[in-house]
Amino acid sequence: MNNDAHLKLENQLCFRLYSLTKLMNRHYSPVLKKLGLTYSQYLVMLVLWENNDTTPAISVKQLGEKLDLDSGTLSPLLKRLEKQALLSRVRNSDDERSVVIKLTDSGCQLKSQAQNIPAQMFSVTGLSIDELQGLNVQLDGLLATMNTK
Amino acid sequence: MNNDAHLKLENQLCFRLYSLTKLMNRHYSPVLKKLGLTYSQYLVMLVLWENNDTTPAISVKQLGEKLDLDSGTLSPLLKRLEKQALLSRVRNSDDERSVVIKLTDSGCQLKSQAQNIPAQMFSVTGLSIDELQGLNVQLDGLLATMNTK
DNA sequence: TTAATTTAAGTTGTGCACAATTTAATTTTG
DNA sequence: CAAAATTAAATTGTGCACAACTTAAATTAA
Repeated sequence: MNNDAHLKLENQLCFRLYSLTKLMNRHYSPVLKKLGLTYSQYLVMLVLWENNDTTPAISVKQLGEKLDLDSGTLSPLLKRLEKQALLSRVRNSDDERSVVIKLTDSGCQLKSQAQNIPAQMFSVTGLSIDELQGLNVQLDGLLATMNTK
Repeated sequence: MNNDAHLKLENQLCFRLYSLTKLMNRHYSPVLKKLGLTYSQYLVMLVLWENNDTTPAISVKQLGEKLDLDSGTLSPLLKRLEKQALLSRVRNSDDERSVVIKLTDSGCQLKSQAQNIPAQMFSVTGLSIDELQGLNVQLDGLLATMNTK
């Protein structure tokens, strides 16, 4: 491939990732709209649902580490979820710098409405279980490499 | 896997795509900043550079089809690139609904500064050529499937 | 050939994502 | 201990991405 070929859109992995992420979002949007959530808000709820049994309180900082997002993104997003009464935001009395996020009852209850979303989205991919897992492994490798460079 | 496992972040392909796209963007940003471009602006320039020899004029509509973006995204983006004198926006006299985008001389010249970006980004992935091509094929399949459902 | 429909851009408003900065609290260090 | 450094959130500003809508031009159909 010459230099010009590298600059062509069709040869670029990153454009595929970019397009696929947008497409993924378009499939999620109508489904999540029924729960009143955006995709990013859904990710926050996934973390909270996942930890609710063992660790029902999590700081904004910890949430940011799990989702790779900073307070500039999370602060307004969490305020919107608080306004929807899905979670509470309270300063940690042990360390007033930190804000503790907890699910409310209705935030907990929303989980049942989300149970079938992963299966629904999986069917949209048209992949087999093996193909999905193979892709997950490859993308994990890529994430690991790109996170350390 | 039970229902709860499906709702875990670590099991979700979409979260990997989402994280990887953000990570990709973070690697591009400092490189593209030297050219005064964002990633989306870079994509527009790629299309214009690619077509400049054969088709030096392209409509906003055609650009949107290539990049899968609508006028709501492209109109302001193209105005910013016009303000940077990288391209011109002129109404098509044959069809006044359409706006024709053309590279300016400095827009053409910027191409040389972008020549080494693909190789630079490829090295960040840590992939072999074969691995890259394999991944491209898989993502193309996924894009095709998800575009028709 | 006028009226109805379609099309192309642009505009407005919402919600990320992130850089850069600010504020306040905590920790470290001289 | 007090000053300096670090840390956690929040704020401000920019630029997407997209839904919903508007405007103006072109096409189609009555």
